[in-house]
Amino acid sequence: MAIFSKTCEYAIRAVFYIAQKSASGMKSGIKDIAAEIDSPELYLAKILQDLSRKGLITSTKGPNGGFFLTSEMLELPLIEVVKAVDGDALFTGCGLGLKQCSELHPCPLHNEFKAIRNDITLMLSNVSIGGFNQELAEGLVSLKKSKTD
Amino acid sequence: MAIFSKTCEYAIRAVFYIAQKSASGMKSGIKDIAAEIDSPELYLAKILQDLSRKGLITSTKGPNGGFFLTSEMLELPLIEVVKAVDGDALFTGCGLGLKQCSELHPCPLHNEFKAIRNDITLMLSNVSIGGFNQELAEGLVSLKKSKTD
DNA sequence: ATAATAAAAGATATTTTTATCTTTTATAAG
DNA sequence: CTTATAAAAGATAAAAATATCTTTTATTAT
Ligand code: FES
Ligand code: FES
Repeated sequence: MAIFSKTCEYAIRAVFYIAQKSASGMKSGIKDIAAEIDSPELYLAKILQDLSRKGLITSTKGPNGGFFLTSEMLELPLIEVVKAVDGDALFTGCGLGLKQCSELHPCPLHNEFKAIRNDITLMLSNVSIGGFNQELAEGLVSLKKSKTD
Repeated sequence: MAIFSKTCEYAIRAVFYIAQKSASGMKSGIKDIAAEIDSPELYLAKILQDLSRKGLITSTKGPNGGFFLTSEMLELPLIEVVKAVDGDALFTGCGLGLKQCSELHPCPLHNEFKAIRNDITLMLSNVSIGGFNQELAEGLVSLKKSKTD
């Protein structure tokens, strides 16, 4: 098990890609995005539709259309994307699956999980959707699933 | 998405339960365990069979039989259970789902994920399967999914 | 030996997640 | 206003995770 669902991994890689394009005023078509982040095109379309409905990304139809981010959206913390896709179990739920995480009736690992959840929450709150545009543009980091080396 | 699969949550709760019983020399029947940790009995049986094959727990058949842990098993770090059930994607995989986590071709969140993965690994390596027996015996912590309050 | 007990194993079923296919709607350009 | 483009929406399909059912094997006590 990975930390995020596959759906969420695609979503994050996609918004990072769209963000970088948006920074230079470009819109991204679903075909292009899917190819650049190595994701199934039609499935990614569904994911982006969902993010669009939730207001985390936006799009226009028709020629010269595509997905893009407003400058406000570029400033949103990445945790918004994760919450939109995977919900907030990762941030508030009990690590051992108890119905609710509770100080009164904690699981054995409650304190340990609390610390880790806190770290994850902080990290995802402190990086913004557009925060990696520079590194992406410079090719210092990658969004492609399959390695080329 | 939670941090562990449901299967893994059941596995951890079960080994904690068996551990506490084992500490006082008792074996635990699958029926008893399932009831005490609120898990589907027959599914949990499969999970425990798997842990048994992998040598993390042991059992005897027949009357007075059941699952139990040797003193060596009680000392094993909990991470062994997680690895046996969920694999090690959580500890070594790329958080954004790239084929492999790599320093040379990192994803944008590589450093951030590395720190968090490290925290999780450390935490699960530093708690032992039998490490909560006292707190469990005293009723300070709970393994029951559904709250009674 | 026989019967009762309890886990192991194998087969099947259900649910959720992931992925694809098809049709519709909105937009822009000619 | 017609055509091309591209996302939105709805329906379906495939795969994986979760859960259950049935039969078998090992052990213990009588
Ligand atoms: S009760 Fe389990 S993490 Fe809080
Ligand atoms: S490359 Fe993504 S976590 Fe290392």
